[in-house]
Amino acid sequence: MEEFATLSGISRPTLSKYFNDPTSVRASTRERIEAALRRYEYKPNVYAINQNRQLTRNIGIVVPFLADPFFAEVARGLEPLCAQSGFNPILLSSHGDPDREVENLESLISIKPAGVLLAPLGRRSRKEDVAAFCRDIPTVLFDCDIEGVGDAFFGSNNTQSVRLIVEYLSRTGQPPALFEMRNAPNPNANKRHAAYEKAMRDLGQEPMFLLAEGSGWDFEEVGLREGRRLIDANALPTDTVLCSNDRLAIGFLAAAYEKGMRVGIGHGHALRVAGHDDHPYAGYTGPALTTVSQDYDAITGTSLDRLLSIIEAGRRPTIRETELFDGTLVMRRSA
Amino acid sequence: MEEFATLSGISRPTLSKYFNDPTSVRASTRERIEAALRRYEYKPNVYAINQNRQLTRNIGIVVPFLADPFFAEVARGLEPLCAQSGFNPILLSSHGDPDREVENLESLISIKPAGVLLAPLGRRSRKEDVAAFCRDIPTVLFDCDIEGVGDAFFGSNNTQSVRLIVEYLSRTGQPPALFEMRNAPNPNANKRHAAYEKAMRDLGQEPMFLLAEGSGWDFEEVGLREGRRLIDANALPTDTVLCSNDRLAIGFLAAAYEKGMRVGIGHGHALRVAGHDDHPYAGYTGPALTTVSQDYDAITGTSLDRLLSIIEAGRRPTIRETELFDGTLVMRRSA
DNA sequence: GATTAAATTTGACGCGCGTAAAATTTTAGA
DNA sequence: TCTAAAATTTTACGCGCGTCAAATTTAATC
Repeated sequence: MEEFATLSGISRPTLSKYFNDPTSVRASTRERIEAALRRYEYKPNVYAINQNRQLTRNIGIVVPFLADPFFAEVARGLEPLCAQSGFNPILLSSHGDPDREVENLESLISIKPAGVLLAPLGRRSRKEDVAAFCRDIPTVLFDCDIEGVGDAFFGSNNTQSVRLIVEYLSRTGQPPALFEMRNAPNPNANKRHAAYEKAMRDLGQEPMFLLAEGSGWDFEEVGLREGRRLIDANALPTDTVLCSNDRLAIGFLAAAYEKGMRVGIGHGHALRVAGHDDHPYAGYTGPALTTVSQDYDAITGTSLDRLLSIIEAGRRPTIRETELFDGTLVMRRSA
Repeated sequence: MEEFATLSGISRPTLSKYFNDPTSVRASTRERIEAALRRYEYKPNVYAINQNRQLTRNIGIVVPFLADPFFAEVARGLEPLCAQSGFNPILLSSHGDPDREVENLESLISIKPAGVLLAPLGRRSRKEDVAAFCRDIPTVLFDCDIEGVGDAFFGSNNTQSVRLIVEYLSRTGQPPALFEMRNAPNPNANKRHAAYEKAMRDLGQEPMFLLAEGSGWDFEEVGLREGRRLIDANALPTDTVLCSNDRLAIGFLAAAYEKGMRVGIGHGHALRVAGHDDHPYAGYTGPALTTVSQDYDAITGTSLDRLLSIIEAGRRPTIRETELFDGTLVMRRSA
């Protein structure tokens, strides 16, 4: 940098200022720097920069399960947004493992991120460790809340979205039974359970639960296996099944197909199946899956905006902001 | 670190050595350091460490499309392997964009990785830029080759795997037509095209190609749209369709379902559909997809081993190693 | 053209650690 | 117990940059 400074005829501290924030130097100087930059192709050393900066421009993005296309899409949306704001996104996946989640957070600590966007594992998260991290680093939770942890939370309004699909299903046919895991790893499952129960009772219906055994994040496998079991046992109390999430639904649809049960609406169909989330693959199932989409652009966008505002403010907020975004009905062929 | 050195009664250079490689210090000293570590919870500063090290312990993992569960699984497998070897994996996705791919490589340069595992976009890659990167940084390509670029390449034996499924399909029914994109973004598509053609001719059959229009990595969408078109136009020259990859097959199956064509083997089925890759969702389609699995554990494992050996050797290999791993037939219900 | 504020330069220190060379201690082998 | 080899300590320098204070230059205002 010293060398580049003499070559370009700019003083080193000014260069340093430029790299920290190009707009902080006079326009004419910036021009000169950028011209020199094109000639000599100098690049600042990331490690030396961050060693002395109190605040790096790294933003950690931690998702529970990257192999889930859903979170892959989330990450894909978040990365360019970070970059546009001049931050460097660092994507980490917990792969469904609470220990890995804590490891991810710890490895983030060592790179001193300006802030972190965290979609926690949820119910299985090591809450104490996560909370400790959030006390040290500005963190915005999204997708799944851990109460009181982090500076803000943005997620889906499960109450609204589940009610939406329950009412749709009830209006167009038999009321739905809820197909869910007995011990779901994701906490949204709890909220959806409660929302379903409430929505059904408000409609004057008795809730019906189809409990799937299994653990882990292999939802499709659980949906397939337990779907087979339920169909074989003739255990469906109604011809309409609402799956707690689309991945379970994908498995359940596979089971129904295998068992020769025609899924869909109208004559000649034995079963209606709906999901929740509008998974990237929901449009390619047989039949295409009716579901509720989450407003993920809003959730991720708001989460990042909030995090950036906290970072810019330079101090942690006193009140923990929370907002839930409504879902939208996506009517396809399965229900 | 100075402070921690005096507190623990160990000299700073020895500590430095320990953090560089715990086995490089005497066992008794290591014990003392680790005991002190538990008492004072000191953590070295990542940036200061890497500033002066000629060789960081970062390994870049660049995949073409993380939203594809296939590469998500690859990444999931690779990460712990890196960590076990004492390296720090840094996962980047090119999101199907050649410019993004080059950006990823450039951002890797700035963190001076010890080596990089690169699954290139392939045909659309900016080959010059990628090649320039590979000259600077030890790089092992996998999944998709760019000739002469990188220190090694490990991938699938498309010739073998396509022949395998073509022969299987031909033996059990009508010979397959190949459903592929006219301008596929992934170069394995070319190899599969050639392999299909050769396999068919060797069987004394005329190759049949079903060309799908479209660009980008939305394979399911392309498969669905073009599948609809082909079925509507009655353009299938045989009752057996081999899709160039599973994601196309997933879309094609959705189209077949929509059009009421029963897919599967045996009586009452109008169509057989097979794929290639054994995609994570291949077991959950309706019907479950018959396909060829790639030996990804071998590919990723070998790639990492080779990269680590290059890093350890401290110099680039003179000959470019290449190995192709055979695929395995996965017989499910669709063909 | 004078005044003032803003931007830049100069000079200097320090961040937390890697790393090298020489001196010292510990360990292993006979 | 002695000796050579290995490990550790001491001492010291430097990495590439952030950052500060004071001096200087530039630009904007009147």
